[in-house]
Amino acid sequence: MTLSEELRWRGFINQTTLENLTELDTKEWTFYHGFDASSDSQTIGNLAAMMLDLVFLRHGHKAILLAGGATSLIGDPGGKDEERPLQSEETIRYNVAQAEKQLRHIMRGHDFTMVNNIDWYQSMNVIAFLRDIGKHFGMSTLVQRDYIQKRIGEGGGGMSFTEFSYTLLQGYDFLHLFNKYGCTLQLAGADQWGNSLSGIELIRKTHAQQAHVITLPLVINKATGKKFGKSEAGAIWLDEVKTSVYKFYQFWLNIDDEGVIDYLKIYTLLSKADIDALEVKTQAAPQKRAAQKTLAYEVTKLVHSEERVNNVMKVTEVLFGNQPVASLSKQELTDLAAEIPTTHSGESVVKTLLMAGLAGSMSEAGRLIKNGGISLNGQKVTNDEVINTTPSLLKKGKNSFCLIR
RNA sequence: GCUGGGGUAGUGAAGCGGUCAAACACAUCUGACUGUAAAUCAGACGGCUCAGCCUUCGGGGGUUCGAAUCCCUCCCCCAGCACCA
Repeated sequence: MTLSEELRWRGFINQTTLENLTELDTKEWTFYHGFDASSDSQTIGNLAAMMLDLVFLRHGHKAILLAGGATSLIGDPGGKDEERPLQSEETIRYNVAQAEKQLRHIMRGHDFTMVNNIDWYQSMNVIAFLRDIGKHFGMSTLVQRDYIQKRIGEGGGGMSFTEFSYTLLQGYDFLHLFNKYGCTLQLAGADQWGNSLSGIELIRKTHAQQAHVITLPLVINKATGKKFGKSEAGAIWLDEVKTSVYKFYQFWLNIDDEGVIDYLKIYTLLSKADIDALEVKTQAAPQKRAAQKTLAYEVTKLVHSEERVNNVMKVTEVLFGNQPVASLSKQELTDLAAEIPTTHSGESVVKTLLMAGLAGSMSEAGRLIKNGGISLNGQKVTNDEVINTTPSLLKKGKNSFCLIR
């Protein structure tokens, strides 16, 4: 499959300045893709963007990945209703390091260039910025941009000059990379379309050359119609400290049938033949969840590691399958303890629920028992007994657990 | 600064002197049905030493046998006006 065909099939194209996508198939491109570092970890929303880069890399194109140290210090006004508070340099430096670490991990096995735009902004003075960059931007076109209109128009939240200038910085990033690396293509999220155009315009005005952009669509959860990757508990992070490997795996395993094939296309590098086969299987026997299992395995392997997925899968067997906790080895118990809350024996069920955070108060714990929502090693708990056997598995509902060892 | 309207449990929102731990909706949790799904139905949803008691209705003070409900005061939000520009 050619790159252009693959991009279309995987659903990676939202908007592009390329007249014909097949231009991607006939020559080698150097592209850049910027990642926001306003948070200390990337999310699975950003992961979709990384997958797009991986597809390009696999087709032999050259990647420049940019962790936006400078741009994150300014703050992207796009899609925000209000001015955001500035973050300290120290925080951003840490976030950039995190972003770079995660990008390197996801792209492991591929060659690419990692850059940080603070490197070229740090030494730039304000006069140079205004004269060399600012001069190329007309106020009337800037002011017409939707996100700016929304903010400075009637009922808008207002906007500082700082955020207003953001698009110039991003525009210059592209120009800089064009000059230094011959980069002529930007890949970006759908919300970055306007900013990317700034770069293209800047390159055209300064070098009379045509650069291009491809934006990927925002991944939408078809079942809820909302942005994908936000669970009730918040975003799904790539950092295992923020979203444990177990929770991460579970998130993918619980994807609804409607969306699972789309997500396989975006979040795994499986071939069309493999994904088509899974689609058939899922339609024939949805309760087996073959597609979900593959998705969960592949994504967790990519973002964490093969060893960690296998681990988590074994844990899953104990929690949801029929394997008793007692059947686990010492090492496996330690792994399990890392994924779910763990307490010691000799306490009552109510107290244990409280310690494990499965109930917020004793009243709630008591209620759960009365409702039949608690089971110990597969047996429904009917009154508040003391737990003495170790290891034991205390279960609240179907999805919450506590290990007693 | 003035005038008017507000601040009630996770959210929205009733209540306007006792029957208020506070209607209702949503969110959440549990159970049933299932596929660790969705939908649907049922229950729960401040705390505790749990047929009882304790702490809550922006903060503090007061009136009253009794206050989320009345009065005083302070803080905060919204709308309009004024001041400023």
